[in-house]
Amino acid sequence: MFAKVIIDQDVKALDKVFEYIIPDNLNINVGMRVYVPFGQRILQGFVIDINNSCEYDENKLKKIISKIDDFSAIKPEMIDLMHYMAKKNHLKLASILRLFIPAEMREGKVKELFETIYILNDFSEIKLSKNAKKQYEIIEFLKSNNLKASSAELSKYGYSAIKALCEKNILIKEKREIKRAPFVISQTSKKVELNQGQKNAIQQIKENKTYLLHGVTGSGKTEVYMNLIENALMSGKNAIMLVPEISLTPQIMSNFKARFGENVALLHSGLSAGERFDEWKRIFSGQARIAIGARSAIFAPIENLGIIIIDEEHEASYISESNPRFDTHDVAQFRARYNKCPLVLGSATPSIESYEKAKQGEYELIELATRANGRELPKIQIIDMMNEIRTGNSGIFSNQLIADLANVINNKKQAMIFINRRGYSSFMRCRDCGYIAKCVDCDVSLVYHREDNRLKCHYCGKQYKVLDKCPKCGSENIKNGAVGTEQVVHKLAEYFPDVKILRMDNDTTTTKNSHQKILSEFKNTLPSILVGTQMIAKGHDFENVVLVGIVDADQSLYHADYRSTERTFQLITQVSGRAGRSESEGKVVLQTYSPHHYVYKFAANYDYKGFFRKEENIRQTSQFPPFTRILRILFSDHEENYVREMLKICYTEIENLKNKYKDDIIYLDAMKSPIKRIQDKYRYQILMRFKLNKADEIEDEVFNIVDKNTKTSVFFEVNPQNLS
DNA sequence: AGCACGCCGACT
DNA sequence: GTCGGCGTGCTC
Repeated sequence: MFAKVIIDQDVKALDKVFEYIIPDNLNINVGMRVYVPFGQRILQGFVIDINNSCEYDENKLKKIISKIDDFSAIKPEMIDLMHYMAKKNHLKLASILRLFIPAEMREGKVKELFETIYILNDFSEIKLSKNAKKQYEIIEFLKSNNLKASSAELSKYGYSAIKALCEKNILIKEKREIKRAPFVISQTSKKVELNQGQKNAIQQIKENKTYLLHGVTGSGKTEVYMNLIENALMSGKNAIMLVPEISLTPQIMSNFKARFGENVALLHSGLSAGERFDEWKRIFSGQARIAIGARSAIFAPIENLGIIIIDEEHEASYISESNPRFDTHDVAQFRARYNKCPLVLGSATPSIESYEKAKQGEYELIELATRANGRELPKIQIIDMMNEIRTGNSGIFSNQLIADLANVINNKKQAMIFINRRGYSSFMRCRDCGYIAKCVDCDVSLVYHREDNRLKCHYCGKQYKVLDKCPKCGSENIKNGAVGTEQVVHKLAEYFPDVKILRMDNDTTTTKNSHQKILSEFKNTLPSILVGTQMIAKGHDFENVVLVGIVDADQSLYHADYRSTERTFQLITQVSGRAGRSESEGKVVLQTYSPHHYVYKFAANYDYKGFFRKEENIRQTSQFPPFTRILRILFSDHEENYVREMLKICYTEIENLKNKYKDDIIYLDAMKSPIKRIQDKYRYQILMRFKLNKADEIEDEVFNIVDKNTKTSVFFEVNPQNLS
């Protein structure tokens, strides 16, 4: 017998099927991980097929050495899924298979937990050959870099040189662990009576179709999910529910634990490597029948699915923006089809893409139009900040917001202030010569963090000392600019010195525990104000919050991105949903410098359909998704010249496609990526936009062109979320 | 990725 | 000649 094996290496050159002989004494099945001889080495691989004949020259075949596990870690459905994803997203087979099993199963290759670093040893007595130019370069680099560097940083010098230095003991190879904080959940439970809308929805969702559940904030979608899952379990089937990482709050998790007990496996980023592996094993063995988690939980090894749910389906986090890049919706749809079960996409503000599909009849639309508690949605008041300036108020807060805040505080209630940014300000700029502090490696503006008085790169995390003098012109007039959470907290404290003001953003919540701590402190303090970013926009029910202030609604509007209006609408709706969750009536104060933009009118009236119609119309006339498809091809490498060369060759050939698809290719251009360098790799990209009817065809041609002309891998993104 | 192979310049 | 550095091609 012969096995088709995928070598477990995420390299383009090895991205193909290799064949091996299965020795008679080994009982090998499809989906098993095996050790195979590969060149001079022994590597891990996945058996993805078994046949009694082979395609490669039989005389050259080697034998499988042994199996790694005595079970098939990859189930048949997942092998089909692998082929589907490889074709759909043009991904390497091994990189897809790695998504399907916990990193712990691939010892030593746990990318999230370990990184290889090289340390420069004391080498005074060893002489290097004069022509070892590269090796000298490496040593120089290490000297200027605290005597150590990651393998990624050194890779540009070539493997041979690194290896030579290691052999001479000048370089020492070391594995460094990146620690994760564990996370404990507490359990609470509450019983809820369903309303008619919820009952209807549950009744309706039963076929092998995609349902778009459009329910206003607070309409009780979670209850619907729970009932659907319960029904699936009762008919002997299993379930997957996806939520955005950000709403994997202790509350939600403990609700599900309380309802379904040991049947639930929770997969979230707060788990330690070991905990994650344990949960995976519980799912794999069938002990846990419900997998709940963020994006990656869609790959949970659950068989016999009865329902798949994607909550907050419009969330950008469902589209993977690092490699391998894929859209969770596609994967979910594949698995639902394979298991012949319903797929439910839930949201208060569905993505334009999904709503359009519902409109076209591809999805079935179900609406929950009323809040479960029967209360009105909070009133949204739009404040024209230009007018504030005209009347002499040039501060961050409008007079209305301050007045409302004072009112809230007098009544011993709570308010949330939402801001669309993190840190104190976005950048440091010289007022005299215009110099902006940037990261040496990533070429992005550094962000000033007041707490530790440092400049940080948000891409690579590198920290820099604050500048007191402009490095370019020497001026001391170097300051930071725009508004951030810290600044808002600072200013608020001036207005309300006796009030507890809490801050929640990426910087104050580096561990899950801090997240929880801030929220419970907020909950237990009256009156209080919570200032935060996207993070406070969803998931939390605080009954005493009666006011929500949106300080800079425009921030997300002026992004060079076709989805920015949509995102602004979603953000406003979600943030507004935080106000007046129970007894008291809520209010939202929305500050904007462009009060006449249509997004505010629709958002203030909670008119999703009106917004959809307007936005749909704009997308259609301007030829943007969902009426066209955008393809981004990202080339990156340490060698800038090599990237440019690759890009040029590919671009010329892609340009020729225009002859064949004259009317179908709407846009095609090549450029530097907006962030020109990340982790010392230069990034160039080709952007193209084409019509839907020929999209798959054009995409295939582009894939072929790029494959043919490049040695290292290039990344493709469909309808990218952002172009950094 | 990481190994062998082979070309090339430098040095006893 | 011979040694080590470093680019290239191949791995069932």
